[in-house]
Amino acid sequence: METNVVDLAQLRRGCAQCSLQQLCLPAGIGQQDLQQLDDIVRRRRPVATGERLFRPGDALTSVYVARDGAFKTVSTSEDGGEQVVGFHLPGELIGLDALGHGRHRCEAVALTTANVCEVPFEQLATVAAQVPSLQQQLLRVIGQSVGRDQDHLGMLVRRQANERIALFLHGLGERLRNIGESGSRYRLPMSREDIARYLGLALETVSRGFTRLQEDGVIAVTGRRIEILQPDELARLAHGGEPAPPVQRRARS
Amino acid sequence: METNVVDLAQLRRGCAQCSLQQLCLPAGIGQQDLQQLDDIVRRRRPVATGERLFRPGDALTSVYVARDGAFKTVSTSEDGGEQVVGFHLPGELIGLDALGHGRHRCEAVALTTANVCEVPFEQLATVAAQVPSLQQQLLRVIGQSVGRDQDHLGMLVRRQANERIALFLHGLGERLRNIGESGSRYRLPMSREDIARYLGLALETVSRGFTRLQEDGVIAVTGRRIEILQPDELARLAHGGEPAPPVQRRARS
DNA sequence: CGCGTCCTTGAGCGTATTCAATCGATGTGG
DNA sequence: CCACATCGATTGAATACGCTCAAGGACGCG
Repeated sequence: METNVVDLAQLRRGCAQCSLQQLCLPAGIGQQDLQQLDDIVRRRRPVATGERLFRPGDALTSVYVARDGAFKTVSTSEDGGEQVVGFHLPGELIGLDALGHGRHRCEAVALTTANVCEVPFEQLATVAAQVPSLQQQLLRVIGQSVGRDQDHLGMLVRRQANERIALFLHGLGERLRNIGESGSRYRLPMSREDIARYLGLALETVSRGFTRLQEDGVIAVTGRRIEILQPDELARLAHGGEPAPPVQRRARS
Repeated sequence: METNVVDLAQLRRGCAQCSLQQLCLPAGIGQQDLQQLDDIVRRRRPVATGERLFRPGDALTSVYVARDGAFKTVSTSEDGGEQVVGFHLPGELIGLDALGHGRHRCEAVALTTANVCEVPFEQLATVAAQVPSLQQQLLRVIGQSVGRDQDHLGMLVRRQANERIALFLHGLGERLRNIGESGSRYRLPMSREDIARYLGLALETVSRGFTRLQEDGVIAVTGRRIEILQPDELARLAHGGEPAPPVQRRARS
């Protein structure tokens, strides 16, 4: 547990001191130019679980990046169904859904207490126009976000439940590893229901999938604690491999 | 049928004369600045059905916009499954999938013979940095593309087959209407299989869905010709409404 | 300790898939 | 000009997968 004092010290640190520097907007930007970006970034005190950064219909004022913690973006369709559009780990831009019409389509909800950097969008665009390397990096970060959306799409289409779940756990591990955390032993920031709404499944199906993976010795689950015991087997399942039957396996050609 | 002579004349026309001007990158850009954009746009002779603009792994050199015709972007997963990531109508940017890593993840295939504008990406970024309104518009267009991807996602998650199909036909009509074509009477540029891979269904299910909609008097289908007979009913079905009972249909105003 | 929330497990059902055959349009060659 | 091949679309029948409904269990918080 960190004390509040330490957190406040963290708050004062700029991009130059941030451990996510190379994964976030500042990546590949020189010292000089970085200062310009740093000047417009607002660092806010921690947001609590369940707090929202924005709601559907809100005007696009800022984009956000978590320094730690996790967020989900949720889109509510007119018939009341909630769809989890994405999960956002530290370093991943939040709020791009409003780029199209200038208003947010989703709401962004904190899954844990989290520290976020707020980047006023107008100013970001202005600075990006002046700093070519920032413009480039902004486009790259947007592109990565598009890439994650496509990965998400790939999870949903014509894949069966267990495959989606394996893909999800595998992909989450990858992303965690990217930001320097363990990809094989982590705590899920989201509920089973969130996962279900992200994967397009019933929450019971997600639960059963976890149980099945555990029975097969691929992972160990206790509540939200995940340990990946057989990473290669998980990867195999994620890419359409047959689940290994308990005793004998039947051939499918 | 247009003659080649007419087509060549069309090719020479710049953005200022293009009917898509207000829907495409030039939207909201002044005469002066438009010329700068126009100078870097390459207009190519028509591409034939089945031709590719780029393939997975290709470096990002240009982004593309169709002036007419239609494209699909397809992502092939390692297990060989093909997923249709998106359909692209005139005025919609193609090639943004490479923004993240600088290499394309998908291939872009022409569904019809089509005329495309090619915009070298480096130069586009350079001009965008000089022309604020273009930078703004570029971000907006990217955002709209993200928005379409989210709509796509919304079609796939927790919606049943008939709902997805209604949503698809409805949405396609909207997009066609946007570019000045009829949204209630059109020819599908893509096969049933493409639609199936886009909607995450088996192609037989798509076929059955069309048949069902026709039986219910909502649409008329002959091959790829679609006529929407009851637009409001289609919209109702698209948003989770119950299919109408077999015998009588109720009027909805 | 008790309550609420989150997660797990079970049973039956419904929807979409798979496998397979047919049909229709289009195009090619005899 | 028509037989034949080919491709796309439609239709049918049986299966399987995931959903719904329902109950029970575990964990965390006051």
